[in-house]
Amino acid sequence: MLDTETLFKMLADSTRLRSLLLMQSQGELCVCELTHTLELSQPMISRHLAQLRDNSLVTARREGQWMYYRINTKLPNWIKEILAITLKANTRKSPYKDDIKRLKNMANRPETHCC
Amino acid sequence: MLDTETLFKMLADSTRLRSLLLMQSQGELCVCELTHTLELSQPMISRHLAQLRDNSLVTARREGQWMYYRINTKLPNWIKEILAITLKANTRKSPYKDDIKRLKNMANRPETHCC
DNA sequence: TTAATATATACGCTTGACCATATATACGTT
DNA sequence: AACGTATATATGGTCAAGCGTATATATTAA
Repeated sequence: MLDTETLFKMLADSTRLRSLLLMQSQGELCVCELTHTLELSQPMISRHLAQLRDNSLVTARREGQWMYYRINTKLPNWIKEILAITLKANTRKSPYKDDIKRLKNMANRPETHCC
Repeated sequence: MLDTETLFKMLADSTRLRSLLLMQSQGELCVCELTHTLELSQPMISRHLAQLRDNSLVTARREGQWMYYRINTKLPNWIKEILAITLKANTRKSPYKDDIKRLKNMANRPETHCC
């Protein structure tokens, strides 16, 4: 299971941190939403999500063609607190605030949680 | 000033994390105390402390031959909270609990804050 | 001044992390 | 089956970070 040093290693990369804070604020997201929002290549997003999943920071589920990732709900409380504090302290700062904005403005987001 | 990604990079190395948590729990410490307690070479400790200082996570003061390092009291509150939460969640775990024990058992600690 | 102790830094090496690109796999549609 | 879309992984290259060792600087004492 996730040790403390590894936790911080996961948070220490810009792609992973932006992805995590985006999931922390917006809930479940698919790879194409992250690729569009962070303006990075699809393999880059997938690779970092795989790392987050391997270290149990996020969980994934498939729905049709899409893979949805979310913050692991079974994380220890202190790690959840760190994510919450980090989000709160950064939502109004770049690049995180721009990420949220780009996601919300994204056209053709796969419809989830509905119908 | 310290950005979020850099903060986590600083926490993502075992030597720096152990040093920080030790300072978080025991207050100001000198290089030789950290060298003894973490059982690492003096240049290694100095190098990592320099990084922490360059990124304003710690401050240093000289007292005679000794350089004392402590967590920067001017850190933003959310970063202080993260350090506090991390310490609380890890004080009873290895290697952090062993570090605290070794420091407390250390012989000939330079006398500070007295006389 | 010389020596001893404490700390900082410079140098060269090695390893690991990240990246771009190409390719593989999975699913859905026709 | 063939094709398109979404996602994952493999390959090879580059670069930053960490390490050990040696050396430099600062302070104190003799």
